[in-house]
Amino acid sequence: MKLTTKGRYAVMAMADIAVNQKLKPVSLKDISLRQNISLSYLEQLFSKLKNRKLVKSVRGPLGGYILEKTPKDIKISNIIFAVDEEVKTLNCNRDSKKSCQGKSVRCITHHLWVDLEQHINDFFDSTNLGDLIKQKQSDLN
Amino acid sequence: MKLTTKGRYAVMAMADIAVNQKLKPVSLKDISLRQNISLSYLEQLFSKLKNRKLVKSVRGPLGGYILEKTPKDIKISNIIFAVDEEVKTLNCNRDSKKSCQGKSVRCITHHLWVDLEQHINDFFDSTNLGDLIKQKQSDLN
DNA sequence: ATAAAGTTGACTATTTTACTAGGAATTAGT
DNA sequence: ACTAATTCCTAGTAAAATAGTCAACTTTAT
Repeated sequence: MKLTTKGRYAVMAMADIAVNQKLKPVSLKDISLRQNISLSYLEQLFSKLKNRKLVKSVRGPLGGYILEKTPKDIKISNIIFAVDEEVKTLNCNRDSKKSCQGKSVRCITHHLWVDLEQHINDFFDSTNLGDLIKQKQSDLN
Repeated sequence: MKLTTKGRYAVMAMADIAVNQKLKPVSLKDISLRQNISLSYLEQLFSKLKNRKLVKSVRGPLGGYILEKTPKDIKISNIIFAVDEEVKTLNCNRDSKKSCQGKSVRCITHHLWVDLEQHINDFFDSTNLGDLIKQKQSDLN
């Protein structure tokens, strides 16, 4: 699990759509202006979000993106995983191919990191987009 | 809070000392060989660990490092924070100097990330080096 | 037709990570 | 006093990741 601005941008953009989609799709240009994120960068992110079936695209003028599901059915973890690549599995034995036996110092710390990843995943699983925007539905910025 | 191999290496090295320090200090060379971490890289990490009063150094032949406190008094968070730099505070308003009001989409996601950092910190605060090595005190690798 | 939007792929600048190199200072053992 | 093992310190660097940019293309409402 990586935690970079990429994931933050994706969550911001999805929240922006959730707040702003009324009748029309929300264009990346609008998101770019409101959230101050590079348009081209957003395009890359939304290519992934679309692949993961989190948004649908509408081409042409008045086009843009709309959420595939209701905000409360989109977990934050879905968004993060869509744009940030897979969790790097830590090799306990970098040199050999043997699996982790849980004995060595290396494996002990490995286990610690796996535990942490689980915690982070649980955290992102426990919040959905609906919860997020409920905090302040009114302010449209 | 960054989560890289730097933090993992530091935890591994500290666990190695905790397991191997009997009478003599543990040399970085030995840690390097046992844990397969570059010696020079360890030197850099231990410079920081020493600054943060987590280890004491003994110079000269038969020298090395010893833990400043007992393993159970060294929290994992202490180690991580010693080698990984400060948490980058996320500016809600990248352009202006105004503080976060918690209203905008940006601030909403900001808040999410602050929450996450708190979770990670809690996790690392709740485990100490003693807990870690207790899992398998015998195996010295 | 035109213009607004998404689609795609290649390219790039910057930063971070993980590491290397080389030497100086310290000190135990001889 | 000498040697070797160690920590200490500074500088540099290769590879990877991040955060973009750029340009050409497709689709479609008007």
